[in-house]
Amino acid sequence: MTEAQTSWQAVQQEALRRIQTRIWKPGELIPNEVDLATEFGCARATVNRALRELAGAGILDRRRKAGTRVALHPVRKATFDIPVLQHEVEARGQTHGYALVGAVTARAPLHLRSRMNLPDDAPLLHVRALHLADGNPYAYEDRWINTDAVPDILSVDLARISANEWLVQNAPYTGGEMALSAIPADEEAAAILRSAPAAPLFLVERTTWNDMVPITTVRLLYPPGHRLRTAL
Amino acid sequence: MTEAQTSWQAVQQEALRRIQTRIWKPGELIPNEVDLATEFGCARATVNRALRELAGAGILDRRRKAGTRVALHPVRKATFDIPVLQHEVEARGQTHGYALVGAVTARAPLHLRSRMNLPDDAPLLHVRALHLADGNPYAYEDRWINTDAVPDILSVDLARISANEWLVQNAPYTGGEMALSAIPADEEAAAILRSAPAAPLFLVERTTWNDMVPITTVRLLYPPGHRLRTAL
DNA sequence: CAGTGGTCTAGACCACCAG
DNA sequence: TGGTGGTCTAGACCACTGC
Repeated sequence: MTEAQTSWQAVQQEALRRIQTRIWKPGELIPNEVDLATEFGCARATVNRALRELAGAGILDRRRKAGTRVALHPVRKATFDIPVLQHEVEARGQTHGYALVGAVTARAPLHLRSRMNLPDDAPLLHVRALHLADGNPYAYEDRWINTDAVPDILSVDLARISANEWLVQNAPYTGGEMALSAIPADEEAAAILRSAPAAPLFLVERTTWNDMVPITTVRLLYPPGHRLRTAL
Repeated sequence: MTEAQTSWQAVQQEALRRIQTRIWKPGELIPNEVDLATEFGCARATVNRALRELAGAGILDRRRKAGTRVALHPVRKATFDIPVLQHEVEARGQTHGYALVGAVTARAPLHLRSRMNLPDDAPLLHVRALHLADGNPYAYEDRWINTDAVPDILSVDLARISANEWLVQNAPYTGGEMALSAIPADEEAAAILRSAPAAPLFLVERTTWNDMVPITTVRLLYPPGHRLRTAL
């Protein structure tokens, strides 16, 4: 037996090859798991794992009884990491700097109450801070934190540790939403980020919940030129 | 036996609960698979599948012999779908429109040759098109296609089918990269997208390869107000 | 109803690597 | 070098769903 036992990666790669070379065409039914297991000389579970992952990636469309088809519209997905800003900067080989602009408790503005689904009188902590890379503005963080959900944040020295970093390590969340867009710099942002007024800023908005309890919502503003990259 | 057999989802959920409630703290070693299997009354494979997925999601850190730890810096990931523009528009409940602006063969500009790693004389098809949603500009597609890689594109009536759609269905790729940013509208883009000059546009750049052979690189420009959303 | 994928099990062997 | 996760197997039962 010079042959190693067939691995699920091998099955997956072969399946991908057949899809890419159009041996298995889009929309077409492929053999069932039992047949493939026979063909590859492995257990059905091995085939199952290989194909399950492809289905998860949107390459295949699997349904009981109906069988497995090559996806007609391979919904490709792009994945972006959401690192702590400090690590994001350091990963670029730059030195991270941080300056607290302000941290005050305040009642939530209306648009936040609706976005975060908060009662009228919910106490929020409003934190604004500037992150630097090699001394240059890297991102402006404008964040609202539900202090009912994470009361410990009130005893944190936000001049030393960014809310971003503290929350990541101390406030787990079960769900959230994120939106990316481009907006013109307003006066405040332009001044802080040292960009031209109305310059195009890259905006990341993120809101997170823990078990339906809103934790925080943040607007991260990046100066012109910032690019968010990923591999496909 | 009123008890159903333990599912991997149940194990995963319980593991998540222990992480979120800090029963298992960041950086801490959790019990090994055999012990957990015993505790949950299931097979080790079931525990393995539950934890393997959490490790893939960056929640856990697993190493042979060293055991499994709760990740210190849970690298959260955001995934965005990359649908065909037509479907993206229709998913918003709007009618998709399409207008070809131009399709010409041309030699690649220098910055493209380096980005796509092409020889000097590579023939490229340069396609520009406007996508509409309910008659309003939705996205401006500025694309270069390597006709050596997908010669069939030359016989496609790009006035009827967008390059975007045709490529998705006819040009599989094995890899690529993507970058998101905000840029000011230049004159051409402002005119086509009917936006103010220098207005902040949302830019999606995407380049794909098939087995190291560059397929296409595209710049998608979205008018002000466009938001790319996802759930976390 | 019957065929297909989804999952669980018990056992086994292996690859890796911290101690 | 022993403990841990990674994987494969053969078999089984189940859930879903097209026919």
